[in-house]
Amino acid sequence: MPSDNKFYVTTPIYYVNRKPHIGTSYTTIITDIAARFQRFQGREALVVTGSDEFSQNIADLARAEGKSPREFCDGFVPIFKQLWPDIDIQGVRFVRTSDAEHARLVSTFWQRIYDKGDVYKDVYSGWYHTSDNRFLDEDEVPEDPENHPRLKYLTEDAYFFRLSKYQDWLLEFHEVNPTFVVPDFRRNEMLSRIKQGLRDICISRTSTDYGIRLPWDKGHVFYVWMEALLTYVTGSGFDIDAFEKTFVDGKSSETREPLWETTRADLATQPATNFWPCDLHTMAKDIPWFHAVIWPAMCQSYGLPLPRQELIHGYWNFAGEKMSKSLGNVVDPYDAMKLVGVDGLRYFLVREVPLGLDGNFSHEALIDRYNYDLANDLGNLVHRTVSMLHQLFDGAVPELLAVTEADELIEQVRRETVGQVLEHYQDLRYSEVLQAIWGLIGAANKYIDDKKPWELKKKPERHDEISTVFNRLVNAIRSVLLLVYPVMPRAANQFWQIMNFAGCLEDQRSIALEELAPAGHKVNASQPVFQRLDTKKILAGEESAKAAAPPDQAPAPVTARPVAAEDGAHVITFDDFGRVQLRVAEVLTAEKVENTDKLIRLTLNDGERERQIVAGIALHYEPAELVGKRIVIVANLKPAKLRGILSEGMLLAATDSEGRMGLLTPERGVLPGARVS
RNA sequence: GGCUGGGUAGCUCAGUGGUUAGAGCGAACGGCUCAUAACCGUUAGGUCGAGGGUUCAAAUCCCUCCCCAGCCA
Repeated sequence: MPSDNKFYVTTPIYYVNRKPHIGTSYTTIITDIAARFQRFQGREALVVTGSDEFSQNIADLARAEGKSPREFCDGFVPIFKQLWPDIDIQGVRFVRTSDAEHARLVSTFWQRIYDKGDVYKDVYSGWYHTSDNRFLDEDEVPEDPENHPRLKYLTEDAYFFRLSKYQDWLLEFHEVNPTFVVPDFRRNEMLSRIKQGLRDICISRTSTDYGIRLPWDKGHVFYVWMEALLTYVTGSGFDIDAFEKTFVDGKSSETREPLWETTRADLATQPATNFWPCDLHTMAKDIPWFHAVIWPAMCQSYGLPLPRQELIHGYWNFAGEKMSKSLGNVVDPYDAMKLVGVDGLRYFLVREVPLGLDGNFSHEALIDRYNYDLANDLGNLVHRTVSMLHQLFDGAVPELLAVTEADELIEQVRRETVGQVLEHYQDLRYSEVLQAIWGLIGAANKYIDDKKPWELKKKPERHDEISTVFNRLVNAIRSVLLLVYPVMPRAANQFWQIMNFAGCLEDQRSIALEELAPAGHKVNASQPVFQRLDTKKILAGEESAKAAAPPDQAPAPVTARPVAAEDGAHVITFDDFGRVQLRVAEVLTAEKVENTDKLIRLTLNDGERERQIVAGIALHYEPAELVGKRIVIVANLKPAKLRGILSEGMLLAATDSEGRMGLLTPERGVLPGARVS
């Protein structure tokens, strides 16, 4: 619970080496819902997100494109920034770890920890993974690390943070703040790891000069996590210089003891624009260790007021399988929005998954949710109500006249739903928020069916009774819209306008849940907000789109993509795999096929004979650079003619979602003809 | 290997000692017609992972085993 009229929530900072996917959208949507709910509660809410740019991976990718890392990231940052308005994220601030302001804050922060004695210099040695940019733990080292292409044994001077010193403090912190990590099972995992004992952690690198330099030793740069976490402070409006001035004998005069009791209100020298300490960090389940253990210890060591809560959510799978670039089944949020719109996407993501668990994305589930819950239940409720209001009451909300038991009941359901929903919002149980709201929607639909208001035309004597029904209905809908707004701001506002309620939902506060629409209030004409979709047509369309052959009929490359996953056919047996003969072949000659953009004719030594393959890779490779390469081919593919040229097999290449392609080659020397298995 | 959580209707899950074990989706049937072929209702469907124990009473507590997942070594 925020201690004042502000609320501050963060997403993790994202890796900007590829386009944002559905998981990125999910995390960010959750933060937006939290922020909108808090604004509804009368608070000023800030969402901070950003980009994590100091990784070796980024430096490597940038170099490959002949750019500086900052320039490389400049290519992706706008794509992320554009996504936020497209998925209706409001009031968001974007921090880049490469921003100068961030580096200054990092220096100030760590300098104090260093001066305090919580950082010491030692020697770090171990197997270093050059593309993951990290040292492996002992158990991760393979049997023959010296033969691994990306492992190097490094011994380097490094600085360490005394994390072990904070073990007892962390246990106490989590005990006194039992909801710091939600859901519970993630908290328990963290606790059990802390109890197993904490080792000091290495915070610096000398193996790269890409990063933020340690202020006391410019020969070292910070290990990314050690500075990345501080973006939460950089983006918060916190004035660290002002805060530094409040330190007396190593402790700020503005903080309380214990430190976690410090609130924004205590920070007297902070500007009015400051949002630190953070109310909620959101993240996926891969990074709670850094957030729930290392981060609080860093704050405690420095003397920075501690964040209040962390929400750990799960991953999104696709049709039961892990989403990954190599499977080619990563869902692009824009594809989902093409089908069901931004509100449909937001609704689906939030409704489908209970707090903290993994979700399963499929187009069928997405469309079903949209049709059943949004179009049928909610959309149709508003539409039929408004339609009858016009037919029976000239579009004006009638008065409460004859109040029966059923009329009392629907009002009681409305009140109870309001209470439950507010509580679920507070507990971050957004799936339950929606279930509760849909309970009210269902009750309203049933109420209509029970009361049969259309009979009024034939039975004028029921006028008073049916007046009451519509008064109740309008107010039930009003509450539904107020409650559902944080999840579906755009659609809720559209309904709000149809109902002709004053202003827009952005300006409503929770007190509005107690105010009822007055009799005589005129509603506007109805129009469908959620158009029903034809599930069969859409899914069939997808299949045919998938089945459509690549335009050029190029035999290669093979792009890994999910095999149609209807009936378990995506699992193959070892024997199935054995039917494909994969073999290493050496490229003898290569030349472009005339009058084509993509095709290259290759002659290969496959270990037995010379064979000819035509491959559609000319956009990615120059013929000259192919000669001498050892590549992988499918040796028993039925030969085919392309542009009149015989192609005896195909070569293997991988293509990622950004369209980059790489040929598969054996990672150490093997002779042409070698079988791949 | 250690720790934690879970195995409940065709699917996704809720249900921690007490009447005939629930919801949504899916299926069958029926009702209604205001409405976006929407809405409402009824029915079918479960040896609540297996076995044993405690209890007047167990999906729920205890023990053993099998399987799955998460975190860690």
